[in-house]
Amino acid sequence: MISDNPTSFVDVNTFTNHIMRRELMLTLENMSPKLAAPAPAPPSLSFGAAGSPFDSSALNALLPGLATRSAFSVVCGAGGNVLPGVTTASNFFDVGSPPATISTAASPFAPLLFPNIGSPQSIPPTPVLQSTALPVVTSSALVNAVQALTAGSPQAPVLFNQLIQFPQTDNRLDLVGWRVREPVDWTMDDVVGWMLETSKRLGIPCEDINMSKFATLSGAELLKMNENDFTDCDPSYGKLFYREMARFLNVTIPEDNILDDVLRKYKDLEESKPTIDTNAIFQQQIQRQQEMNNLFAAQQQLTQTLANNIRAQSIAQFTNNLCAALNPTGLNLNNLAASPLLANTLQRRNSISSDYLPCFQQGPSTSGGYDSESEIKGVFKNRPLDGKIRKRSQHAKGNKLWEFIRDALKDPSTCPSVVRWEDPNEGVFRIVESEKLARLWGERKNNTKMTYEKLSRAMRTYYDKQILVPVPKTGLYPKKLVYNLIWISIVLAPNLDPMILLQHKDFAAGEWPQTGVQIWAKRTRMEQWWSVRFVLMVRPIGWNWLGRRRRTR
DNA sequence: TTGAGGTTTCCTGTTT
DNA sequence: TAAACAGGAAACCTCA
Repeated sequence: MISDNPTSFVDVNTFTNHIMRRELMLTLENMSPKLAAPAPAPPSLSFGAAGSPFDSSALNALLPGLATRSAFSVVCGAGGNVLPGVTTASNFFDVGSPPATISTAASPFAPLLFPNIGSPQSIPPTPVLQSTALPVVTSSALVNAVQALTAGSPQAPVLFNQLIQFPQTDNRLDLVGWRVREPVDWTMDDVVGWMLETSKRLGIPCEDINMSKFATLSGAELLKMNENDFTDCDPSYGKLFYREMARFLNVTIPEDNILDDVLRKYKDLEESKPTIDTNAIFQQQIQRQQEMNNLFAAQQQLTQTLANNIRAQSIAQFTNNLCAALNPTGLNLNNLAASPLLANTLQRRNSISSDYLPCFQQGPSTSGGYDSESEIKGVFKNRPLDGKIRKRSQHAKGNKLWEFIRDALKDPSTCPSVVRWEDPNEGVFRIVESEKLARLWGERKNNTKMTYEKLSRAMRTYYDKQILVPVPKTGLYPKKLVYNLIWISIVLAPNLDPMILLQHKDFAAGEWPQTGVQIWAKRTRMEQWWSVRFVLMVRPIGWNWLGRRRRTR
């Protein structure tokens, strides 16, 4: 079984030690012959004095090569916090803390990680990096996001308000709207949402999908595409997505055992990696890359054969019919027989009844595995055979204590009557009715014996994890029952504008697990000011966010 | 089956 | 004096 569901808040030590380090090791091992050559003296970049506004231009200079970067981290603000386990100045910059200078001279690895500073031309992309084939994050948007979240920026309070309070704006990215819309009506967001959900359901690592090619398509454009077009967009999984779309639309497509073999072999390779030996992992990746190349060649051949033998006639007509169908003045369903995806969806659209939308919203579907609605609604799974009613999962999504508190702070029925913000910009909140909050928490966990004493004990376990911190009863907040919720996890999807994603309702919860790039933000309230830490990294294939190799069975 | 994560429960002692 | 706070220890439950 492949586990891809990360904890929303990742421990920084685990994160750094296990993932970034391993990623660096894999990269550097592969680059070792190049390291023997004398590296040119890299320049130093100044990011300004402690407490000064963040100078995005220097960061911007680092970002254009992000697509092939193996690891990149920036610490903004002050405080001088150093990520444990990261010892070279090359992959860790402490911005705003003395000495307020970034120097790549401290490590020979720096030119590899930051070729824009070093000598990019002399270092070709490694097979490891090629195999990950990461999409590009818009650097200007990323810089804007970083800048906006940085102390000293006038945008910071506004943005943090959005993150914490989740205002009902129309600009939020809707990743579940595809469930209740006809595919022909899907927006680009819907397409992305469907792909993310599908990849999650199939256990495909999201970062392996060439999302950028699909992320700019509307549903109508997607339906216009044939199998080859899907494959062109993503040679690895395009065909699979085409079939998933066909399945979603209840369109029958000839079975293709070779594709199953491709996927099976891919998963076998993915799951057969060694657990400890880094070098062996690297060799496995190289081997896997070769195997995948062979498999993809076979897949391409198959696709071509199918196109020639089965769809030669229908492809052209499919496109023509679709173009006609998309023309609002010339829709003719009778001509769509050769356009399986579109014909089906248009017929479905044509026959939408008053109870059609609810059929998407109710319980498991029987028509193709799109049953995660029940998961989203938190339906209990794995009810025991012995008939005993067990407590609700402590690990169910949205069922963690901090999520409960966060939700309570968002819910007008509990905020401000039960909990209320003291300072949303700083994440400081106050429990107004402790026993009522405990009762609500108990209801959420099916635990009638919950008390505030127990609830507060659970909250104190967050101190170590830096999710909550106690607020001193002197100074700004002399009252009791005041806590500081200090962690915000922000996930960026490939090729999507971070500024849009930052407004997404799920981001403060970090509930978007399968993305290739992650911005991970920690706000730490310190004496009189706070710092923001961003760690931007690329997850190595075969590893989850916690630095564990994916489980195999 | 096992270990990890996230509580839950109980407890003692301290502070407000 | 009650309520809140702090934290140790062990049990519990679920997931991977």
